[in-house]
Amino acid sequence: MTTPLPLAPTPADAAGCCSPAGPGLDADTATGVARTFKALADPNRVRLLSIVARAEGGEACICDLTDPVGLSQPTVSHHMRLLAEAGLVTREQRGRWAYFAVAPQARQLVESSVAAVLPA
Amino acid sequence: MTTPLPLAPTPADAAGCCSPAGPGLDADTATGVARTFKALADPNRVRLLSIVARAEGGEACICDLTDPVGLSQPTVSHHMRLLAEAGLVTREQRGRWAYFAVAPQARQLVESSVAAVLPA
DNA sequence: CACACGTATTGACAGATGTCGATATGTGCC
DNA sequence: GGCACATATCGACATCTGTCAATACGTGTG
Repeated sequence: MTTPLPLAPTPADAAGCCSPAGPGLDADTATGVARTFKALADPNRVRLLSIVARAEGGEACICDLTDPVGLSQPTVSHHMRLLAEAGLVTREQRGRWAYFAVAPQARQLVESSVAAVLPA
Repeated sequence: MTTPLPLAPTPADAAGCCSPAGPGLDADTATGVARTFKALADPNRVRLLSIVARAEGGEACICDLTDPVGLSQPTVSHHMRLLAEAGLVTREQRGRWAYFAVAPQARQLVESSVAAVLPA
């Protein structure tokens, strides 16, 4: 519970084991960071995102994504939804097709998540 | 199934939808990348890693980790095992205690995973 | 307007994952 | 050797996750 650690900074505690170890990230921040990484924690989502990132014009629609990953259309739709909810891709309905592109803040989102866990 | 239309194979296909979209990352690479992110896809693991990263001396033992995250000792041990298997932390048995530290290649591991998905 | 087509949603299911209590393993101390 | 302690493993359980077939929803086209 965030233990404001008014405890004695000194003594034998550290001697018995190791140092008291600061609180690290708070639960909320950690949840947010984990949410971003969770979106990238599936091989097929990684592939899908990489395809979109490399796509000509920077965007791709579902119909172009199913074949490369070898998944059913609903499954690909599901994965893209997760990527979109994580803020990693954007979805734009244009005519009959839904075009996905890497979100502008995607890179920064991931980088800041990394920085939160592993500060320089 | 790419709809075996006997129609003209060449032209309207690309015109109808978007570009064919390159293959993106291969399955093996994507699996590796996802493995790294999967280790970071749990809030408690994120917290644990951040605690170790910020720990005095750069290392912490299980006994110092259970309290901050509020999990049982077996659960913390389990999470640290996963982080270690992912190559993000190292484990060193010293006396009765097991000291965990951020692995030297941890940052590079994560960074290269990011770069694999989202090339600059 | 009806139809074809691209995409999203639903329902169902197997497998993975996070968690704990109980217990085993290993290590230093008396 | 025996005991106390720190950590790891095991067994069990609830929940989450990835997947597909079936189906619903929009949208342009005839």
